[in-house]
Amino acid sequence: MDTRERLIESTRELLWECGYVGTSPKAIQRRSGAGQGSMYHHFRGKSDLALAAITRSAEELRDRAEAELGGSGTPVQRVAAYLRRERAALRGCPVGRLTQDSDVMADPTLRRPIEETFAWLRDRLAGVLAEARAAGELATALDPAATATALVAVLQGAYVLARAAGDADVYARAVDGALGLLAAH
Amino acid sequence: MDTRERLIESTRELLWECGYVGTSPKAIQRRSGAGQGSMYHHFRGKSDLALAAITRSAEELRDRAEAELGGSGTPVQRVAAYLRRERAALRGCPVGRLTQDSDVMADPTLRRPIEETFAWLRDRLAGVLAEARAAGELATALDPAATATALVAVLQGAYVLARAAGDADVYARAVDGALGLLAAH
DNA sequence: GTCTATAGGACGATAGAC
DNA sequence: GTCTATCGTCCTATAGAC
Repeated sequence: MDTRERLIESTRELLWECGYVGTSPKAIQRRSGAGQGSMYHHFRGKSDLALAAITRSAEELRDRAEAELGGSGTPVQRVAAYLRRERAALRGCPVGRLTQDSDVMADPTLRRPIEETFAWLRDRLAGVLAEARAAGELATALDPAATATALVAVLQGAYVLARAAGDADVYARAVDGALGLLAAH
Repeated sequence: MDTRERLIESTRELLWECGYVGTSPKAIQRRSGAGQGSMYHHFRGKSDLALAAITRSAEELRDRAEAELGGSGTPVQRVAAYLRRERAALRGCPVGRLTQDSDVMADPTLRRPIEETFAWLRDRLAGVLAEARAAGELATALDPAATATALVAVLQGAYVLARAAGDADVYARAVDGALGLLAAH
């Protein structure tokens, strides 16, 4: 892994752990093993580096979601597989976390990949739920778009509750609750 | 409103907008109109002031939730009233937001009010759902505790999605989806 | 109770040698 | 491409006058 790559990966980790405000160029240099000059040679500054890191994290989230939502099984099975997939509950969502960072949200460039990722995810999940409804797996009374938004919200909120409780099991419990609600429809 | 009070209220606003790392004593002084010496006279430092602010925000969240969950109507009506209550969707949850702040979560003193608040909320909501089930308003197959956790997660996640989209309607849509799932049970 | 002065360090970035 | 030196600013906190 070359220097540029190490800088991006270190920034991804730090943004995940500390957020944008809490991540300093010095900390990035320390973790990546790159020097001051090296960092500013490869990137224009903190926000430029953050953009590269955020873009990659967003792509990764989409790829992983697509692996399950576009996988095999009935529509409801694929939704369940996506919801149940193991996640680092206590670390939080590397993309959703940035949503709470006003410096990120105030910058249209940094914000775009986050906005696009969740728009895509809600829409993709709504599509699978529409499939489920068409196949008779899901009540016709349920609106796919609203249901999809609620399910994505459960995942994002589950991170919050797990961190608040200091207990990863809370994440699983929220998912159980969501699947329970989905089950009888 | 005296100086001490203005300091606490200003800190509450800033923690809400900028998080703990993003909130500086200087910014608190600017917003409250209190001087340097004044702030350090009333509080030992940043974390001491943050504790007062967080404790108050946590109490407020509990009081507001209790107003609806312990209000009038059938259990399911009370849950719906709680979920549908108007919130500042784009500002995020003043308590849940702090969950993403590693400095806050690393400090047991600052963390306790957050942990207790969500533990109480999940439990309180589970109680109302148990009432609903006993009254035949809700399917016996649904576990009150898991369902309550999922519903609280929907609210917390709805803030994330609304901020990501830059659109408060997304919050309402997540709530609609959750109530839709709850309806047919 | 509130003020100003000051501390020692970290922040984000730039300059210029090698 | 990477290094060290340096900049000006802000950070959190303390000291001591009023």
